[in-house]
Amino acid sequence: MNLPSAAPSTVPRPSKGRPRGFDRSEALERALDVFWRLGYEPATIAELCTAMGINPPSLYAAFGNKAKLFLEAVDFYDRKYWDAARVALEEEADVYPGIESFFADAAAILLSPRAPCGCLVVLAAINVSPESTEVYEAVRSMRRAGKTFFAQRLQRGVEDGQLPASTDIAVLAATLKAMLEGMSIQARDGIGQAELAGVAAHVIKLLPPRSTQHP
Amino acid sequence: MNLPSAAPSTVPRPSKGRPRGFDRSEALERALDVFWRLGYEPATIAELCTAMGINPPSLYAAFGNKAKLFLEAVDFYDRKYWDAARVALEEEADVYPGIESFFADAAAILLSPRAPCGCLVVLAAINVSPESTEVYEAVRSMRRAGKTFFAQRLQRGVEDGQLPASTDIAVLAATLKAMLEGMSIQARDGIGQAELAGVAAHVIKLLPPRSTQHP
DNA sequence: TCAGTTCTATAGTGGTTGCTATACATAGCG
DNA sequence: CGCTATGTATAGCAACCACTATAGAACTGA
Repeated sequence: MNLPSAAPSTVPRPSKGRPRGFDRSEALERALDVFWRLGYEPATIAELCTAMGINPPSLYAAFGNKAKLFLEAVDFYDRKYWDAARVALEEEADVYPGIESFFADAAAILLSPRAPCGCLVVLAAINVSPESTEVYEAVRSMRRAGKTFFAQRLQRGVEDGQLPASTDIAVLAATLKAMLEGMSIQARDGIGQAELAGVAAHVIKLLPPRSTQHP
Repeated sequence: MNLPSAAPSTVPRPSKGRPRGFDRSEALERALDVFWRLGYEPATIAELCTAMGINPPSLYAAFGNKAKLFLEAVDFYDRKYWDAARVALEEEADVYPGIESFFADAAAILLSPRAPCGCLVVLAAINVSPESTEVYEAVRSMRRAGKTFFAQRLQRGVEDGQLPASTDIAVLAATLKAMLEGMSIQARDGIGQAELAGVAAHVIKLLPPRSTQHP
């Protein structure tokens, strides 16, 4: 749980002046919970401060502003909840069981009992006012990165001779990403764990039949 | 384009006092555009009024409040953009081509050039503040109705001997709905028309192999 | 013409938002 | 102890929100 700080500072304690009276990482996780539950704009500074156990000036001194706090929380969420599943998909040599277990993992992550469910990247900043465009763009680029991640893994599957060379990688990656994002909405809308796992199990059918060619 | 009014009033003109100075249906469509573009909460009364060409008192006299205006706009959207696709799926006797062309229709609807894309029911009120709970519940129940619609059509497919009797209808309906909702997010994020059509074409693979039994 | 009724426009209401000015507290360093 | 630097707490800023009170305008029916 000893994660590297996102701040560009080198050491944890330059130490001069009054030291900070709260744990920055812990406060960030509390903020994450609020954003997860409410979304970016509905989460107010007052509610964030209450959950973080601090006052507005401390929040602004430590995180800059609401948008930066949110982006840092999203980044933290993405790494904490999704890194393991991504690594597993990278390390699994066969793309078929790789995708299969990635979506099984996703079903479990999306119904994590910590929050009211669904992926923060997908749900927290879908409909925001025009003055929060930068936040919207940021989460959208994270979603695009997810699609690219699928595409790269599928490409490797083709190169390894598992997927047929005729596979339309861009479309298939978009299909998988759409499925993952739709599962977020199902999770938010209160689907049961067994049912979501069943949905995830359907995903493997979207892949083309295994290639009979060798690489 | 002569749609029945959602209001419980019987005739178009009870006529007494000063007549309304704007077309109610036209104003509703203008409001729909704003909600579609911005979402429920980011859309302000001022912006809605500008688009509708009226002032706040007229808006409140004609539609009640912001929440009622939104729900009426969503209802209008759902009927205008989705009724035809639903009817086609009902009337197609074979569930396989029925689902296939429903999703092809959906891909076209979701990239309708009218708005910045995606389904209003899915995207406009995903992350709202706690005081808009009734609006969130309303769109969520519309989403659930969409899932139920899929389930009923699949059930008929089983009864007609097209789908195998072993089909898990609840899970398959949830899978199709997740796909449809994920396509909304892809549309919002700027996917191309051909690519989204390709995604839609993948959906048919989610159905089990056609049953060989007769009804 | 003159009520009676309904819609419209101006101008605001109280409440909430993200954010901060000011004053004070707590640290290292001489 | 000062002196400087940084964090914290209170209180409040201007801007914006959904919504409405008031007054006047436009119609019907007599």
